[in-house]
Amino acid sequence: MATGRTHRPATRSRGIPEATVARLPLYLRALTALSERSVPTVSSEELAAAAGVNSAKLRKDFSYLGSYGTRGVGYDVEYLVYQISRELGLTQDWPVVIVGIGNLGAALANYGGFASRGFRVAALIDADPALTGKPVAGIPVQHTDDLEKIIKDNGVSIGVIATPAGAAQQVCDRLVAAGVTSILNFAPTVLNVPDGVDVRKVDLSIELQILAFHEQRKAGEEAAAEGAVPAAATRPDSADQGPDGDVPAVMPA
Amino acid sequence: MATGRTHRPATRSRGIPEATVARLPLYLRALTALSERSVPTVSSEELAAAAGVNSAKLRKDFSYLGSYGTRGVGYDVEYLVYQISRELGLTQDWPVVIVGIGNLGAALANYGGFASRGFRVAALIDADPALTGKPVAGIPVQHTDDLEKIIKDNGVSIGVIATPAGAAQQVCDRLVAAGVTSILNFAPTVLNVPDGVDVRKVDLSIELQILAFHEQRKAGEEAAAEGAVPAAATRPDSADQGPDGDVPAVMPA
DNA sequence: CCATCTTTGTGCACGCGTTCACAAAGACAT
DNA sequence: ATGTCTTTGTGAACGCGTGCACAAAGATGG
Repeated sequence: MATGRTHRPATRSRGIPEATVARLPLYLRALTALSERSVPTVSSEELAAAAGVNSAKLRKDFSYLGSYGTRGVGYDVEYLVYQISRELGLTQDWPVVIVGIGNLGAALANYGGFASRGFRVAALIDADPALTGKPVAGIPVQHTDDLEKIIKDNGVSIGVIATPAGAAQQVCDRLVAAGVTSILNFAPTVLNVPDGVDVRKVDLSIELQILAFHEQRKAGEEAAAEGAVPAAATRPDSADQGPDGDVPAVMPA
Repeated sequence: MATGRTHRPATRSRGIPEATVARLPLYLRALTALSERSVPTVSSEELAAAAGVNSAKLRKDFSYLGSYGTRGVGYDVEYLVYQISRELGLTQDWPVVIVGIGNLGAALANYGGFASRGFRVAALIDADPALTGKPVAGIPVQHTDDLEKIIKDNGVSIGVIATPAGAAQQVCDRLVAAGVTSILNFAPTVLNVPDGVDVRKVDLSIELQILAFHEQRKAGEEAAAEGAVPAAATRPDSADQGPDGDVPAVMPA
């Protein structure tokens, strides 16, 4: 999961718990699918199944938004789509800039899921002069020098960082200084931001590592139950040495 | 955050809580950086700052792994890198297949963070015959028809799905049938998998929506404190209509 | 060898999130 | 109008995660 930074002390925004907010987009997607199939109403049970959650949790989540259901019938799909959209702030236009147009940045620029939810890619920004002016996803890439002007001219408050790790903090600082107050960070770094700025992190490598942990556990359980720890001196061959340098396996002290 | 599916009932894997497992990669990255700078030891306070977490939490996390610290001194960087790597299963080679070589799939194939952590892209798979044989990130794309054979020949247990939403479940089923037991899903769909298969989801659009929620709240707080809810009939113009169809704002019943 | 000082490891309390289970509410048929 | 049946909304209990605060442990200096 994209590890969201809980910089704020779990401040229940307006009675709506963070965990609920994180699930609203899930419900919205399921409801949108139902809406496209012209399904008029849906029960908590059905919708919960479609969203992959517990039905009691779904009902409690909705109860934070208000009493939008009808007992004995269920929820009106269209109405709920509107209510959740409004609650999430998707009924307004959110201009977004993407900084760092490498493979990932280009993928993000092309990602349809943004435009379909009220997000508009206002600009693509990259530090490489060779890219400047070249269109990606139909939008010409602009140079980092103009970052501040772009932010201000477009009234951008949400920035996406898809730069290499080394450049992320600097880009972040400039974004914040220019007025951006929400950042989606794809760079594998911890960003330092002042209070009032929200950062969410998506880290592809971390997700894989978590999977590897469970995978290893599954493999270990079915094979040897609780084998002794392998001698710490001889480290099992670790495929390819990454840029992390070699990882010696010596005991300390 | 990539919303991890808690399909298992919060099964504390082997005494190590899920929340801790999710943070281990963070610690590992911070430690790796220290290792590259040849820092021999680090205190919980320093490391916690580098990883962006509370120091007490970090110490408790490490306590689940064992007593690897030295009181009055701190933790031996190299040793801790090894212990966490081993715990996460990164000391072994994890062959991974990426299915769906669009913009995102190509970005993932090029992503350096995989190879550097014991993950090896064993194969790229796409349904488009035009792509078959073309190299992406130095690896020739193979056709979906050979999916089962590729999985088995390479002993792949981790699959990455970067297909359009419509194809995701089908691809998932085939991966699972072929022996994959861990899936990282980038498609915006809820995947149905049998017990014993782990799914983690990364959804770019969801992250942005969560940011939009907080952004809206911030904007609403500084402007009007608690303005009345806008008349539900007249919906504020919603930028561009996405592929979700028009979203009427009518009250039900 | 002893005193002091630093830093770990953890017992404890608190709060958030999840789930169960049920009463209240409304639809629908008779 | 009344009874039945479905489904919501929520009170309450429970478990996990977090953070405080402190005792135990070991390093270090005299």
